[in-house]
Amino acid sequence: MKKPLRPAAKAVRPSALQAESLRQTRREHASETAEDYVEAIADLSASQGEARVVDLARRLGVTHVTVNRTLARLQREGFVSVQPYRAIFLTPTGLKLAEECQHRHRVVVAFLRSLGISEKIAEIDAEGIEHHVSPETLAALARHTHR
Amino acid sequence: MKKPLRPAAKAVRPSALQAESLRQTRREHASETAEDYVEAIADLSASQGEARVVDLARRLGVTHVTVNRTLARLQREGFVSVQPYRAIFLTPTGLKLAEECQHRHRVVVAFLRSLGISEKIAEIDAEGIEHHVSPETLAALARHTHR
DNA sequence: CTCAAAGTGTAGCCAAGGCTACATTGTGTA
DNA sequence: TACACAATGTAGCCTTGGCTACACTTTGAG
Ligand SMILES: [Mn+2]
Ligand SMILES: [Mn+2]
Ligand SMILES: [Mn+2]
Ligand SMILES: [Mn+2]
Repeated sequence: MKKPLRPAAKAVRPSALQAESLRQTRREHASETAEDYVEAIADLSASQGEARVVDLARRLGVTHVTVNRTLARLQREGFVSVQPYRAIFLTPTGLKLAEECQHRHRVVVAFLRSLGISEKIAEIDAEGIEHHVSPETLAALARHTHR
Repeated sequence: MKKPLRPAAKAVRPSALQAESLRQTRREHASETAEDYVEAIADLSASQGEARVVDLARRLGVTHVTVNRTLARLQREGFVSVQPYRAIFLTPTGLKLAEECQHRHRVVVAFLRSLGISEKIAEIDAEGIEHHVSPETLAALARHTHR
């Protein structure tokens, strides 16, 4: 033991809540890759007609090797359907997630823009923030976006 | 080649910007652990008088093993000073970072609260969002926080 | 039709950050 | 003071997600 006499100083943020918040953030990080991939696949499918490994690599800023391995995991988890040398398709589950992500992304960007943030910085910040916005906060952001 | 005739459909979000945003988000993730650790060490030092491995583990929601290995990295990177079986101290660099993080954390929480988000959800969301807020956005959030 | 180049796949490396199981050290209490 | 137990440290496992280097497949230009 180390501080048996100290009167258990009142915690500013109780450790339990703090720990739970950080656990939640880590959970969000775990789904973040999936979200960015399905969003990119949906965007590319819409604008290019199909999503290919090279397009994804360029768009995600990683090598095609990383894309390949990640797609294997996303297929295992049921978000995408991949066949060798073919274009990449979203499953119904993947499409649903993609649409949620596109929506969240748009809401966050619009909100930042309405605060006076430049297009470019809004895009950069949104790319990280979008994964950590709860439904409550998302609704509040939409509500407080001055068009 | 795969679509030589298609007129290179106008990209909604150009891949280059998209890729740069995602790279930035990944850079932020790399510093995220350091930020949460130094912030926790500063908080614990203030409220308890010192920061010990078990306290950090409880507060961060991980095992003491994870804390130990991470502290070794943070020491290597110059943020903390660790000696076996002793309390953990921030270096001047670490303390500066901790203060920035505490400030950013407070600004984000206050902003969310001012949007009507509950204390608990504000804490949870802020724990993730704080690492992806640029100086411009941080200033805008502070400016738009209705006290 | 051919074949070079683009696209795709894979082997194997690395670091971060989780974990369990077990060994070692420190210390307050009996 | 001894020693039980809390705290700390360490060995070794796993997954994710980066990478380079190299091999294989597809395809459109000539
Ligand atoms: Mn993103
Ligand atoms: Mn996005
Ligand atoms: Mn955080
Ligand atoms: Mn924080």
